[in-house]
Amino acid sequence: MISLVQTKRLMSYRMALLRLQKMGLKKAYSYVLSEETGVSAVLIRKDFSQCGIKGRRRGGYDIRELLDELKKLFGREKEQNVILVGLGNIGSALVRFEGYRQSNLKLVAAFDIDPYKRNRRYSVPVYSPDSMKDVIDTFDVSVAILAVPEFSAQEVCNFMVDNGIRGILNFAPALLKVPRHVLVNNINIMIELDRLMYHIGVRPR
Amino acid sequence: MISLVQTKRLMSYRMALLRLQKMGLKKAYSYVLSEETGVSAVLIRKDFSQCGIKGRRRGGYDIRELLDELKKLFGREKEQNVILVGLGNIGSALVRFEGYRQSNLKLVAAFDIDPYKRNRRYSVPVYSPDSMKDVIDTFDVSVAILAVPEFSAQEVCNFMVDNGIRGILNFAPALLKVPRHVLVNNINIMIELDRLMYHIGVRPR
DNA sequence: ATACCATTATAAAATTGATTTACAATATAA
DNA sequence: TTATATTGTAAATCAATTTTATAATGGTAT
Repeated sequence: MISLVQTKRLMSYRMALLRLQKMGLKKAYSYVLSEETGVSAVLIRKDFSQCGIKGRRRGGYDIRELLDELKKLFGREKEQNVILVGLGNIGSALVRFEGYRQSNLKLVAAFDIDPYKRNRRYSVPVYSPDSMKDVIDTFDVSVAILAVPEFSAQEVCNFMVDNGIRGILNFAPALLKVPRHVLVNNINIMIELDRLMYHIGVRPR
Repeated sequence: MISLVQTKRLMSYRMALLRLQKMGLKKAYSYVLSEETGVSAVLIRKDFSQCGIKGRRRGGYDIRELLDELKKLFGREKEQNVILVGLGNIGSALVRFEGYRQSNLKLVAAFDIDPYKRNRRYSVPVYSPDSMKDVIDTFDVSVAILAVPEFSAQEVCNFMVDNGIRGILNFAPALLKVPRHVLVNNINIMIELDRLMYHIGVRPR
């Protein structure tokens, strides 16, 4: 079983590998990946080993092979559908975002209570929250991006969970309460800035 | 000395306290905060204790007092200036974002190589990267938000670091290499979605 | 007042997960 | 064939979290 921390590391190995590959390299040694990612070489090998990924003693890891294995682990067979709730600042950036395809994800719909927002033309249809259940059922959606204001975050969250959402990428500045089977991943920009400021402020110059 | 994990927890306590306060409560018991944040009550008390924050035996913690202490810890005396580089999708959402003030931060300038972007009207001036040094010096900026495409991320990063930036909130899908004294905080939306999908997919329904 | 008890404060122990150290195995290059 | 760089893995160490335990204290009920 792979932990949350491990998936984070594995994804960063993947980024590094893609970069090395783009630079024309065919194979990667654990110590090179270590330099690229800041993770110790042993831990990298351990992570790979634990995922059943083999290298060659003295030969390093074959980049294409590695990327294939990581794809097997994290790639999805079928394209998975995702929805977005809230078309404010962040929400409208995310609805215009083009990168979902690359991860075999598809943003199939966005939702907002404001009818004016629903009139604007995006590459994705924008509905009233009333149709959320329909969309979730039709497109078999299990993950949602939440980008509504704080005051409505919990309410919208409950609604989504009731309608079958099991994973939430939460941009709302709110601590969501969810049942055990639902996973929330919080991205709070101000908190990240605050922490950054704190930690550099504290460090000696 | 407070670790990166601890600042994360402390900030989440803060969010919970603000919510409790908004609900009209005056005092908070560690077990209540535990329910709100998912962190164990002992760890919460330990965190507070380590930061010199006192509660009252049998009386719990005074919410206003706590928030004041947290403000002392993380709040900044003077408003700190921040810059934003890259006015793509995410960048233009962040330049319109209104929440900086609340953390005593001020977005003083944005930068983009595209002159067309510089003509658009935002509440913040948009410059060519050529003026970055000037701005950083004039406004004594030490933290930047990076929201440029992957291919230019490292280059822009180096430039910022050379001009005195010590903290980077990085939205570019790139692993940045920085000198020891620079702190990078990565926010990669696709990676977060991928992890979310992976972890809910793996769980038994 | 007094006794009771909920809560903080703190230490110690146990657990978990991450990191480092150490070294054997082995494929590659010379 | 030999030397060596690298993986693979076990063991040791370290750090963070959780659990357990217990003392201190102040609020509440009587």
